[in-house]
Amino acid sequence: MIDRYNPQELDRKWQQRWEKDKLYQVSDDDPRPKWYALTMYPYPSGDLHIGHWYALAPSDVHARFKRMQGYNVLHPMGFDAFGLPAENAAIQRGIHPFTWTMQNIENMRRQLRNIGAIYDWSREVVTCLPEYYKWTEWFFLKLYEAGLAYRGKAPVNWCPKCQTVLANEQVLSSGLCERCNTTVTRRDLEQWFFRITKYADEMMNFDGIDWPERIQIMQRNWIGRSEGTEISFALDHPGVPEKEIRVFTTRPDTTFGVTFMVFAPEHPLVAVLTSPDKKAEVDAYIERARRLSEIERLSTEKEKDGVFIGSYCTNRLNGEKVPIWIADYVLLSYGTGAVMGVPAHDERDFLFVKKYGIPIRVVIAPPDWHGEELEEAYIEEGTLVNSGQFDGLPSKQSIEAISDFLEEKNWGKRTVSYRLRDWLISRQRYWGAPIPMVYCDKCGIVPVPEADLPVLLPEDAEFRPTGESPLKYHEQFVNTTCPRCGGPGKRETDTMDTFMCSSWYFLRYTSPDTNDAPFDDDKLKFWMPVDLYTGGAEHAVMHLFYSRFFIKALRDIGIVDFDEPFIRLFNQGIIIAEKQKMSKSLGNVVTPDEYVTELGADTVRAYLMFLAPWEQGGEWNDSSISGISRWLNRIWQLVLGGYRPDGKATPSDTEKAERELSRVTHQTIRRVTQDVEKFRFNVMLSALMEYSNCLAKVKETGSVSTQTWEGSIDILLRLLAPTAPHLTEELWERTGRRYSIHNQPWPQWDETLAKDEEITLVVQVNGKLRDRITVPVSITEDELPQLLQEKATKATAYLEGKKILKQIYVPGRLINFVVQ
RNA sequence: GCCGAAGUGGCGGAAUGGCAGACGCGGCAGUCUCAAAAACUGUUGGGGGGUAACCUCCGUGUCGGUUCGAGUCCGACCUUCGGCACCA
Repeated sequence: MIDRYNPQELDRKWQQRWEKDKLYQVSDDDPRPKWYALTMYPYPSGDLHIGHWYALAPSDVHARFKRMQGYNVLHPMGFDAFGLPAENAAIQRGIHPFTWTMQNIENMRRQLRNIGAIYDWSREVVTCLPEYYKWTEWFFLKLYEAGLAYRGKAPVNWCPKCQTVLANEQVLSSGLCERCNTTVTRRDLEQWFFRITKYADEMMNFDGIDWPERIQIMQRNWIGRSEGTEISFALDHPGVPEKEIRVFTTRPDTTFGVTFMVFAPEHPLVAVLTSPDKKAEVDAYIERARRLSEIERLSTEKEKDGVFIGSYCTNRLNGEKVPIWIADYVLLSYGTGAVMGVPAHDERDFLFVKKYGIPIRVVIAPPDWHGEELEEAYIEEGTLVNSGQFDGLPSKQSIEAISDFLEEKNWGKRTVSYRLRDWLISRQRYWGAPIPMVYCDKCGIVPVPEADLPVLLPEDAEFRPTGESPLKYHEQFVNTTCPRCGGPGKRETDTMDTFMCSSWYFLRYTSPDTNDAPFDDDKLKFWMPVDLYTGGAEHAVMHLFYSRFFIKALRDIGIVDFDEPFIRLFNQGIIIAEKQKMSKSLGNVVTPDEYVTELGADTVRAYLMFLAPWEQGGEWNDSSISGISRWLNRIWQLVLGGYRPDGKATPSDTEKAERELSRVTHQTIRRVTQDVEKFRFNVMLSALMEYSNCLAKVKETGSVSTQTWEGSIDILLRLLAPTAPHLTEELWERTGRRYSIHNQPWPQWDETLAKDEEITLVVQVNGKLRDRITVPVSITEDELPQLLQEKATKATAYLEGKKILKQIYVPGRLINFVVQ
């Protein structure tokens, strides 16, 4: 009697053995081709939940598969350790962010080991350690030197009661502060930006990288490139030096239809252009706009409102006076922060003027239009009217004609506008990499010299429930000497966005112990770029976008010599529980620990892969995991239960059975290989289940020789090894095979042996299934009528007395008769 | 609201424009057992008909279209999910 499959014991046994043997330690000089398999490193929130497993286990399966295919695989792990939750813990529970973070990391390392992945822990990266963030600061200096970092004003969420900056996450959907329920407003602060917009055009291009189409679309939309014309409207206002207002439009053909001008409420000219009688109303409107989020402001659902500020500008094309309004649907951050209002030909402008009775002037005539009032904005093409010398031109041509005219007169310029804004990296917080800059009254803004890096976070900062960044009140930190003149200076107290840390962590994995540089050049050249990057699609436009920018900037600075960080990208879906996303507040977080203890890591790994397509994600369901557990137990029995061939079988029976088994085996190798390559883990496991079911039948009948049986078991174990590394290692050992199964080559299939001999041909009449016949694969269309007469009696009954108009034959699949 | 996805049995899901429901869960029936659990075997989309082998109609969110043929392609709509620049 064989002993039971005991996963707890096996998990421990093999994890210890692999670690002792350094089985998965990665070497930099290995003749085999390299494969850099990266998975997004986790934030150390404290507990590894099933969602982490869902991101990590299937990636590990793919990495193990590449390893068996003969690649030198780098599959590293680390922690994205700076961020808001650590600081919240400090404020709420009085625990230092460093302590909180490192304790969490300690715990998560232990939990991560339970996965049984091939992580080489000697390469671990932790972004909050000085040996890491020193280089985050260094990269900031490099970007600064390259002219890619600059200071500018940007609004932050501000709670007037807490006197603190809030993350969007900390603002409730009602617009109130999550801590004290005060209405959050927006406040402008001087902050650091990276010139990501400089790379906007290059980042539209995804040639040479294999990324999901939907992520490419999202990034292109995020960049939002649009070609148009910047048009100057004349401004003549006493005491205002600006003599023009520029607006960006993609529809210069509608310029004669301008009946108002709209500024973003935050526009700097609003203060000086507002007439005294409008001031109170305008100020109130600005105050209200400051309380709205951008999403609310841009919602087409929201009623368009605004305020006339009492001033005018002039449309140079027709010399008309145009009233200037402010409205919150215009954003300062896009274009010039001002737009021309053309109600007749823009939906938003149309809704706006309906409310305020501003005139609507049609300048693009819809087909069959005879001067009647429009029911809604006409945004299509048409013929120009009311447009002076451009009347009668088709709108498409007039875009060019009017742009040419404006350029000749110097009243405008063709230009490209982007929705993309520069990357704001300043955070008014403690727990992040310090921005290595000093402010000196004499020398201005001075970078900290490289030799003085890292600028360390002071350990004794105070975390008060209110107030701004603890760094701001830490005198020893703030007060310093100017690196240039040696006089008194003040340190920058903002820290960097954590997306900065995650924009280069994958470079550090290639040589994590390098002290005198962020990485070793040779090792970087050896491993980069990342061959496969996996992680959640929620990073589509932020982390994944910033990392691309970062690499392009480093390339231009001369630090790296490639254009893109990640060659292939794959996004897994998310795991939900009880129909909802897992979250602490909902109390539906599934922890893997108990399942791992009871059923083993292999079962949890396999179940996560089996429950849904990886790309899609799905619901964790307690009752379904038993199916996987049972299956792995059956594999245990199948392999260890012994095999006895049927002594009474004739040689020809055996030969036939072996040919059949060989075909299934090679078909299975093909299916499993192709499925893993495409991350179709759920169907891969179906294929393996079918194969083990098939082997169970073979075992029952004893229809093949012992040698063939053993050959099949060999294949089964290898195909299952990446998914169930512990179980297969044990079975491999128990059946007398050489350690380790994880150093075995991946099986290859033979197309000839995988080929079916017979197929089922479907017979349809008028597209409806009427019969199926079994035919040899070699069948030709000429042989069909004969075969149909003999075998497809059901279908031929439907053809009785009917005239066949057409027949469609799809070799290997079906024949369809179109009758009558 | 804008951008991006997804909707198939009781459930998770499978299906290069060509047999809808592979594989698994659950259910039902059986074997084993004093009994139960576990395990194993069989069966299982819905309606109608037949003693039975089986026959037949319906069926992939809704409505329309393309096609010899649509879960798959196109259009409109409905619902759910991800992102929207300070959660990472």
